[in-house]
Amino acid sequence: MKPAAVRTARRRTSGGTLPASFYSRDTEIVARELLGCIVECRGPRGLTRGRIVETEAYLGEHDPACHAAAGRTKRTDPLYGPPGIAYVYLIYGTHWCFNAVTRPEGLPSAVLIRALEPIDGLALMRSRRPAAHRNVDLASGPGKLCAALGIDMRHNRHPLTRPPLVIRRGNPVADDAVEVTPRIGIRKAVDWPLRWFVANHPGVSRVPRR
DNA sequence: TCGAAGATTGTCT
DNA sequence: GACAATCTTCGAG
Repeated sequence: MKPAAVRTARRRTSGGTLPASFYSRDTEIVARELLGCIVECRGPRGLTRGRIVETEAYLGEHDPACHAAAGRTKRTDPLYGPPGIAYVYLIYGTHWCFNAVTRPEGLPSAVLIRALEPIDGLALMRSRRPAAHRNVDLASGPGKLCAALGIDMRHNRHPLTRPPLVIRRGNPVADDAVEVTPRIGIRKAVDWPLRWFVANHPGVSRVPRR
């Protein structure tokens, strides 16, 4: 039994940090279980925190939509690193995307964090995302959440078990509140059901195009 | 060295 | 719904 002070402290920090072993499992399981967890990023301007409401799985070299399908390159190298590190890259020259690397080392797969429900540091997020008209729009997309939390190339390869960028346990999302659909914005493997999100949550990004 | 593509977003019509 | 912004990466020549 842990001392009450420790239990209270853990509650205050929205749950303990997810260990590296959490990520060392099937990417699809990690993507599902990351729903409800808390992403926390500390920077010189303060702390920002959000609850994960949408994820996508990218399964490795056999997944045509995964960056690793092109093999190991300078860009995709973090995917081949240990599970539990961040893979951050620039898309369209304008937006950062944030992934958590999964599975045992050497298997290049990851979970893209697509959307967060803002929890803490909303004023700071708003200053970084002046285009967002509602709080729920501050992090409702992969590029948006990186901007809101201040995630960029500096966090590439960063272990998600240590500040300034960590993922903590949150409140688990029940199965009947989770929807699974094909991934968004890709041109290959467009029918693979590898996107998980909290049903009817206003913070999830776009619905799939048809 | 050059050109094309890209896991997006915001603005304009 | 269409389209521009903006830059890194990679393949082709």
